Amino acid sequence: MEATTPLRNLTDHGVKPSAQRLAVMEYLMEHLTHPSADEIYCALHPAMPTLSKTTVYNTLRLLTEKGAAIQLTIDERNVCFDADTTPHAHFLCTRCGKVYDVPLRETNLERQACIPPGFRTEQEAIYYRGCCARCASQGQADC
Amino acid sequence: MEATTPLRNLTDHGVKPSAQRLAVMEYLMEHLTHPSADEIYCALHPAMPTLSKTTVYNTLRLLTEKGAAIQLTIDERNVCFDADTTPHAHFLCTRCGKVYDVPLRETNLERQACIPPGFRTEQEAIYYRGCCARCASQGQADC
DNA sequence: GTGCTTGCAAATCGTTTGCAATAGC
DNA sequence: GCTATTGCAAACGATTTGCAAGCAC
Repeated sequence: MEATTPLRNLTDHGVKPSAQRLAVMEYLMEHLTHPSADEIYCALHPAMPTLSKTTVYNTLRLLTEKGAAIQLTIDERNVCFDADTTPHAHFLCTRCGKVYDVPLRETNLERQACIPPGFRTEQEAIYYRGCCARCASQGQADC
Repeated sequence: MEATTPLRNLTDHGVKPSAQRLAVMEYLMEHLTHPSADEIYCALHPAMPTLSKTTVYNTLRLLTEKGAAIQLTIDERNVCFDADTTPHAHFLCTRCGKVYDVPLRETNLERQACIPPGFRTEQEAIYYRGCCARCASQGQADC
């Protein structure tokens, strides 16, 4: 299901490839850690010194619009991105800030809620917040 | 279930009342439209000219921490707030920007996903995005 | 060469912070 | 009087915008 390349992932979603777009997509596909635009920029910039943050933002918006990535608003501080567009939930650890993928029992999210007639759903998301296993085991006071 | 007063809603959640806190809580309880901090400030400021935006932010953070309100990160532009803390989902219309409440079929959200062992969930949210009935019926090109 | 893409710098805007003034017990 | 709360102004930081230069077909 994930046996595709950055290039194919772009073209299959109708995104014209460029060196910058390939780099962003490749980073997203290799780092399923839900990076923010800034993280992606900082990671790619050393190897691609002419890359600008604007281009990273432009590319991420384009990928989201074309369905090649999804944008997560789970962290109120900044939007982050995920190249895995299959249905799954996300868990934000409020101690370490990491976002974890969580499998769903039922992949038809719309069935969870009573969406009123006439409403057309285009995206859906399930977000959890709490303390992850690693942070909990390190037994902080507040954990 | 909603037959309480702003004052009681504060004290029941361990929040010491003040004129400003009461005003914010009252606004939230009377306007279940998921306002942002700025909307609340702009709405209250005319009648309470000394109210500062800082206090609105402080109060909203306090209410959220104490469980007297929930904060929604459905709109990536700004956080918004809801005094209805009972389990329900939210639908953001991407045309008009309105956030709608959506009842859930199953109120135990945690059962929807396979949270790994050791993870402790503190908050959960289901967000939908799309086009609401009103915007859809106004038949815009992109709708 | 026409149109899309990139990148820099500046602007924008939601939110937070530092700190002094104020209010409530 | 002591502590918590408020409010102003400034800082901050993520994201967007304007626009000129570059690239591709």
